[in-house]
Amino acid sequence: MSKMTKKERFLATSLKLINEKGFKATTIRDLASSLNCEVANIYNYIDSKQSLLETYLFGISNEFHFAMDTIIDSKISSEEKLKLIIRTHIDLMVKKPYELALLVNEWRNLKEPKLSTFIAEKNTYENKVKTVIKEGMEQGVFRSLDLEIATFTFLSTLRWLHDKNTGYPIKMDPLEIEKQITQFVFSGLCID
Amino acid sequence: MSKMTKKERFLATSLKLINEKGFKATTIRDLASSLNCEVANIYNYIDSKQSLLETYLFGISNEFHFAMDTIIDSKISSEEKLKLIIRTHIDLMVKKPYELALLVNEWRNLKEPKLSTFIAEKNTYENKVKTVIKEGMEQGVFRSLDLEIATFTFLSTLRWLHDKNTGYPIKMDPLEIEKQITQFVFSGLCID
DNA sequence: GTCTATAATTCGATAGAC
DNA sequence: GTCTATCGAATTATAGAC
Repeated sequence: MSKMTKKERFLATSLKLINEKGFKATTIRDLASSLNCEVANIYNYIDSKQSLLETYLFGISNEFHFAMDTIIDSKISSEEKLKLIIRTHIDLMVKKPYELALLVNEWRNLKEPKLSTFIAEKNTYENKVKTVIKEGMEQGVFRSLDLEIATFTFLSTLRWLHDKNTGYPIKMDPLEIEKQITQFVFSGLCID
Repeated sequence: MSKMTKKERFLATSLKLINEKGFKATTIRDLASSLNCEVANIYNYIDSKQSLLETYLFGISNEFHFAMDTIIDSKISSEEKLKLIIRTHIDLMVKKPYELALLVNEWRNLKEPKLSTFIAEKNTYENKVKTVIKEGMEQGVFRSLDLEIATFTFLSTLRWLHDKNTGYPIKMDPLEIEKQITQFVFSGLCID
């Protein structure tokens, strides 16, 4: 924390507070209070409360897309691609738990036209996952489930992570989580 | 819609609007506007905006607990219990999609002491699911995964439903969703 | 039950001195 | 960059006439 610039310190503190209270419920006065400064000073770091949310959300969204594009372009099997997608989500949860929680919980508070842009990015991401699963089904590696349902169900298996692991230190061992979720997704709960 | 009392009509309209905009972002003026009435009239139906949220959330929470208790007490296998839990979630999604979405997205906006009560109910529910999975593991029916991770991952597989199916008519066939999710949860994605 | 009017508070954001 | 002070708008909620 010591080598942070003031702006970085502000961004980190705000991110945590917004996660605890929610974006709408967190006021500029709340931010100032938790930083022990005056309301007016907040505007040294940001243009508006809205732009703060945009910075967080598009930042973490870009990280997901960057990782996903690397996975999609690599010459590995569909099964390996899906494993890497799981790993990416867990990595990002470890490195940026608050941003990840914000990504899931607060994107609805974006305003147009940023909201439409975000939703488009979100859909693009889901479609990339869908493509991986579709490939796997066509190759006979994955079970032939309904593609939409399988994709959303798969993505959901990764969506509790931020909720139960927000904050430092991460409560569960990332490698163990990865192993367990991979097993759940690939083989299911039942033995037979 | 025609046989609704005015209060029922108000509750249904408000529920939909709160889901679209978010609880904090939905103002009493928004509610009045969508009902073509004045702000003051809203308070014929409710005591406060906060109590409105409480009514919705504890109502749907109770329905989940009621269904869950019936399942837990029944003399069926762990596998059948888990199947019924899946079915219950899908049933409630079909019957009360907006309440279900609210349950996931807006419970953070409760205030103390209601917030603590809600969180306790939420934890109790998760623990009931956990017990079912634990039973199945002990009986050798379910794979021996980490109990916490398995429970949260399982519950998450049911958590995209409200997101992709909010509103009427339900876009996907409930029986098909049930079949597909059950297969995903029990057998996983991979063929082998 | 419905309306007009308004109270009381809180919000995001800014002006201007230092 | 930091402060004091404040603006203008929006918010929940109520009073009181009809």
